[in-house]
Amino acid sequence: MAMGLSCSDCPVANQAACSALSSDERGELVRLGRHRVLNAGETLFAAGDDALTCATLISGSLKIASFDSDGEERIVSLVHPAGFVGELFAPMAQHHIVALTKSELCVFARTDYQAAISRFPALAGALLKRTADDLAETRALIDLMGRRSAKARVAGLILALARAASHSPCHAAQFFELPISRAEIAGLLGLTIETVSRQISQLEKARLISRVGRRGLVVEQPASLAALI
Amino acid sequence: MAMGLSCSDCPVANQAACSALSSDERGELVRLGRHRVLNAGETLFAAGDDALTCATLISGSLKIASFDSDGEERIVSLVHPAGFVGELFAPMAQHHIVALTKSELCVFARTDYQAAISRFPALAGALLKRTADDLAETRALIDLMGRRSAKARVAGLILALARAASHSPCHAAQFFELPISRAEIAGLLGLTIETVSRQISQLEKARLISRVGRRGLVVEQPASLAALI
DNA sequence: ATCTGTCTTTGATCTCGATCAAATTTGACA
DNA sequence: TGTCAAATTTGATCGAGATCAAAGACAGAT
Repeated sequence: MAMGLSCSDCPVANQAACSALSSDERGELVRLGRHRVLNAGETLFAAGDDALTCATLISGSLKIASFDSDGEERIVSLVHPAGFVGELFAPMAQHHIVALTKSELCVFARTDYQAAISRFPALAGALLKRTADDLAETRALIDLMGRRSAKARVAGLILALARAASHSPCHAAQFFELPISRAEIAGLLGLTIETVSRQISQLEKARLISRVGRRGLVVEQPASLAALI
Repeated sequence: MAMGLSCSDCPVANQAACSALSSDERGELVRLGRHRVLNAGETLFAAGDDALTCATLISGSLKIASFDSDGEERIVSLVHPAGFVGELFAPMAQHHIVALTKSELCVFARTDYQAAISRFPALAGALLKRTADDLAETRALIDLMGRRSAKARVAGLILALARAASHSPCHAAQFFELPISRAEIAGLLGLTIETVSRQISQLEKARLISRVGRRGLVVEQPASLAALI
């Protein structure tokens, strides 16, 4: 047990890329990593930084984002536990990695992780699957952003977030907490805060959803919501 | 030399994922694949199809796209030679794969390719790099689509396509041919054909670009174009 | 060369979402 | 519970892009 890092009580030990390793191999890998906690709003690394580290998310959630010339935040992805962040191949980070909530990570030096990939073929395969899944999710976001109407985009995102919250890929959670603010929803969808707020209000007026506090949401009519997309 | 498939004269033998293999290993892989030619507009496979095959693009270009409920085509990615298409993990294809120009592919049964990945660690690593690159490119497209103004999106896409055409990542080609129609540009950017056309006309009027025929384009002022993004 | 169908450009109008502005709600902390 | 700053909602107006419509340009076939 090096540096206080242990896999035995890791909540994502069976889902993260490292779960493809034998316990011996994992033991070797864990000796290279270190545990790190980020508070909400803290940055793991910023766009333009040398790509020196990568990490597996253990708990909490992250956003992968950049800022365009006029200062608007553009979010390209949300990261959930067992997700992997960091550039293994590009020389520098393309995006900021910021914690949305208090988050635990398993951080590695990029060179160490690359070496581990070469040494442990199963790790390469697991990371390939994870990256392919990320790619599919990112393409789904493009599908969403390409929709012309603000209503379709917001409805689609609500369903996607509900699905993510329920941890079951098919059925949307009845009630769930939005992991992101209105500003972040706007940044994800290419809309303004005001438009997002209005669309949510209209969806509530139409009884497709209900609001519970600032972040809580109940999906009342998933089918009608899906029909808007 | 099985089924007329040979790597010795393959134009992407040094860039595709299979280039990471030794010639012996590649010999084994090539025996599993078959050569296929698609004419412009032909479909390799469609969204919803069982994910039974995958392929490396040898020459030509492909689009990865879907159609939303109102029949609009949404393009999530363009594929260039040495690119890889097909779902290795998901049970079914999420998108249509369509040839933009006459294209040559090296097609594999998904199960064969999966087996090859397990057998040849270097292939997993190479495919991981390729997938990570695809992910970065897809995120760049999200950055582009998130821009509010149509002018910024069109300018950004022109620069990206010019860069892709020149095969050098940094300098944009002076002259190049757009690989896609106005309708496809609109589908990529979430705009209408008319808006795309108007933006291109305005960029020409402002002397930032010139048009040569229907598809030809000269980037006259790359810096000014980049400043619009 | 001419025809023909498709792709592209251009024009006129209208709508949805951005912008500017202000009121209201929420939840953290005293 | 009361206070306060920040997040969210709501309102009014404006403009960029969608939509409807038609003209023009290009490539392939005859």
